Amino acid sequence: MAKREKQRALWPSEAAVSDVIGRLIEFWGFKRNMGRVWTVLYLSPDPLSAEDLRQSLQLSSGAVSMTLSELARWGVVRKVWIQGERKDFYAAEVQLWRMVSRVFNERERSEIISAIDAFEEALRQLDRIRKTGPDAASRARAELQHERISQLLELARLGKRLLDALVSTAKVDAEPLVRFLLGQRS
Amino acid sequence: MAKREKQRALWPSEAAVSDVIGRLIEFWGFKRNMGRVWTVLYLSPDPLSAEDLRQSLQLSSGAVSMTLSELARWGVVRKVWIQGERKDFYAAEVQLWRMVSRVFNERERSEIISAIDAFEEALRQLDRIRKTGPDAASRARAELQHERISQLLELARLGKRLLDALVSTAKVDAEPLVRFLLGQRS
DNA sequence: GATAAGTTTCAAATCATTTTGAACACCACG
DNA sequence: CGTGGTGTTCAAAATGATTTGAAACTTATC
Repeated sequence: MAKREKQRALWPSEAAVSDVIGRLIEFWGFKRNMGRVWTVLYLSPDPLSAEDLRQSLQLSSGAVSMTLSELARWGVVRKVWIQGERKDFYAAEVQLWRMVSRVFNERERSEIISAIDAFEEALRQLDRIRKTGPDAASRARAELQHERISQLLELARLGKRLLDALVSTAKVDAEPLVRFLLGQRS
Repeated sequence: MAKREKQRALWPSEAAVSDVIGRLIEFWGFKRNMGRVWTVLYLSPDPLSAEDLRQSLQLSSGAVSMTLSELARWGVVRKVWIQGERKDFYAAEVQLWRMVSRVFNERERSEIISAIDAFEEALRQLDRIRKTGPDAASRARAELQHERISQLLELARLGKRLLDALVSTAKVDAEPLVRFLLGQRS
């Protein structure tokens, strides 16, 4: 059976979009290649093999493999079985909102939670100093810091709630609700 | 006149909080030291000199200078004049919400806008192919990509609106409104 | 079980970012 | 001016992240 024709070069628009998304995603804290690979898959009418991706994006096989498995871990790309092919094929998650909210959630949650914990711990310590500190100056300082860290804590909690809102929103099904929220002011 | 006593070591709670914020901010795309320096200033009862910061955080003078000017560019730290002192002193912006929304805005806006532009350009290109492409396969491919990129564009615009909402919210004064938005679902 | 296609792993190399520290610039004061 | 304290700059060094490529591994097929 004839090898399926593989797409060697990306269209200019594909290249441009993958690059932009690569940058966006990088700037957002992921690896650029994750964005580029995902985009190529997202724009492909059918699943692609690691080799296809290697060629389209000029990556080493190792890089492709690692990028794909990372993307899979984030649940934004999945393996697809194709009849009669030995290679693995990959397809992008196309439900953008669901994808974004899932990643957002995983990604921020642990950071935010550990920040919240640290703030709470610091507040406890300061509370002790505030009451039983060695001198008035220390106690005043503790007082002020307690106040300020409380603000940080409040902000962090706000962030966490925002996150939670995004996630539950995405579960339900999303966009409409977000639109509604934003609709008020744009 | 006696040199003012300078605080050499941070309290454990200060160190912990600056570290957490440093990590948060780094992970968020800034330099860790920006977070650490800002935090130390934020928790200080009065403005600190570059030298104070150098000592508290064990940085080189160059690093302190660069970090401070970067923070100043983001408008999250400001120079303060102190009577009879030759050094410059620095204080942190303490209005958290305002600060966050300003930075958010500056930071994301250009990225998002350039993404939106790129998507629009790609859509124009694909539209041509869709209509006058060399063969049916290309035209179908263009069709699909047009569709998908439209989704991306929509998402990007949603993001932009969200940003705009945050910013105008912050101008008015903030928290209450955000709370209201979130209140619905947390 | 031998072979070959495909995939993964990982140490080394490359590339990018951040930090250092010494040189320079500035400026207030004598 | 000249001096001393401070601030800034920037090339070089350190650190950190990413990528490579070749070897090891896995699996399907004969």
